[in-house]
Amino acid sequence: MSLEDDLFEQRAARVSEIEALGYRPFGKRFDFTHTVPEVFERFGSKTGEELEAEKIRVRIAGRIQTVRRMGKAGFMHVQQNGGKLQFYVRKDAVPERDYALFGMLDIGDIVGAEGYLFITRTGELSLHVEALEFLSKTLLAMPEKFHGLEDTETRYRQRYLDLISNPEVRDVFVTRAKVVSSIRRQLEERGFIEVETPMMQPVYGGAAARPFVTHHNTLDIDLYLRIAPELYLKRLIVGGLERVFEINRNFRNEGVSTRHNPEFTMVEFYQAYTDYNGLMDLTETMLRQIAIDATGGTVVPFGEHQLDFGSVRRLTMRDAVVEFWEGEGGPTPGQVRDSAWLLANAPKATAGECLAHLFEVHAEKKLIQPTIIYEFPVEVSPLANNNPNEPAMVDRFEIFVASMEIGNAYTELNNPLEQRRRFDGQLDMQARGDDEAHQMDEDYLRAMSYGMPPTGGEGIGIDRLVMLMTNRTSIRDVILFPLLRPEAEIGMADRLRRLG
RNA sequence: GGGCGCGUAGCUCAAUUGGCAGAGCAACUGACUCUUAAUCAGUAGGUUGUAGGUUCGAUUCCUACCGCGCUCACCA
Repeated sequence: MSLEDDLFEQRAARVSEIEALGYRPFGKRFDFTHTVPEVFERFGSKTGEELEAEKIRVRIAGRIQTVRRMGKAGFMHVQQNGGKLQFYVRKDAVPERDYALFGMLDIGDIVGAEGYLFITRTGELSLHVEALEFLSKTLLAMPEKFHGLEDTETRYRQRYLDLISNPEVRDVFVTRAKVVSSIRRQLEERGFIEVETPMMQPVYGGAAARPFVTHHNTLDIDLYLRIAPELYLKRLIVGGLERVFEINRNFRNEGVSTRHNPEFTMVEFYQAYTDYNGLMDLTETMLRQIAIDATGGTVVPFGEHQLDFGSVRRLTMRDAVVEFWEGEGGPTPGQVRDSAWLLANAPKATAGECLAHLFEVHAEKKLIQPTIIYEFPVEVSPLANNNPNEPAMVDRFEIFVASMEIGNAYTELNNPLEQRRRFDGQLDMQARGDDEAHQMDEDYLRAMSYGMPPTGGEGIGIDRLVMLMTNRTSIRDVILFPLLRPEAEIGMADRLRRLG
């Protein structure tokens, strides 16, 4: 028998022992008076004398992190809600039955206790337990207390263990929640309403990506998991919902990396009667506020850098290529406007694609501080409006931070005649073998033909933004359950079956 | 998909040119009424990712496969 099975059976046997003492081994309702962090907020600054005089009674529940037993007394640390509180249990202060229970507790068990707060000789605010309640049993051994759980595979597969074992992981996801709620609140304050549009779509669009395909049985149709909500949100703009946003998953059937997960979260928002300049201002304000809401300030550490969300630089894609050109033969501002020069200096079919390619190769990795890059070529922007002064360019910008693209925005194309031409252009690209080219969307053309107001629209990648706010270099560290290949057989059901 | 790396006890890690698989934590038994990575004494725990191969002998060398990580390509 392996050690793990041995341990498993020992603990299963302990379930009966706990039951024999008169406790329910899988617990019951426990009305606590404070969370552990609340205990420290409210009473953390009191002195030992004050606590002795006031005898503050509390009821606390949580998971046992460490136990130190010394014969007729002992300590344990109990973690709950991101904090940990020390419990002091002594034989002469609790019912006999509770002390017997204390003797058979395992690290990882969940308990509740009632008692009063005091400060130990070593100065730690603790709970002097007067009654102990058993709330749930762990049958499996917890990760080691000192190093925690380090194995990345186990951390991602069993995120619950990661969360129990590594407090900073909890902080990452708390920060993630702050980022999302900051975005939601800021948009709502400006009159945006949150909507939900189809994630299963008969025609996919709104981005250049390969989709996942699924099937609906009774309708007998293939559907695509959406690669972006864009086309539906703009239909809502046509319908008069003039400020809408959606925060949810997109699915792209592409490789995984430290910056890509097949499902990822975006916020997309659309505002009628503005344009990409309006969105630049809004983006700057929002990013700044997100940093404050998530981290407490506008300067955020990221690796060796200090990212300053207090100011956002703006420059055109052409200027970026000129400024950041690597190596010899850097172009002049005139050359990056010259189709012949572009076509001669990048391996793409059109001048616009060449410019975008040169930008990606030379400039992107150098954009560490928050930077808005604007004026994009029309060839890589099938849904954005042409610049009135230069039809080869569109009124579009992207936000880069720490070499990552985290946002994309433009003045929406609202001319159905031009949109038809763009779709046809995409079909041509498809015919030439580009499997990420945009599909024709007839209903979208129809919606636009009813008249869509001038509109600005933007999408921000939440996962990447959270990476920046939490100083994580892998997207898997900010997604609770990142996609992994299925695990080999676990055998848990069989093990439990053997116990009855 | 390509390249590089990793996989040893529940967890964190060792193991000498290829020569008896080990430690700490967790667990078990005992001692201990202010400890905090509690301490002290003792006990138990292994299909070295899987399958082959080389060898007297493989955790170690070789091949394939599985899983994970990093990276390049692609994308956001």
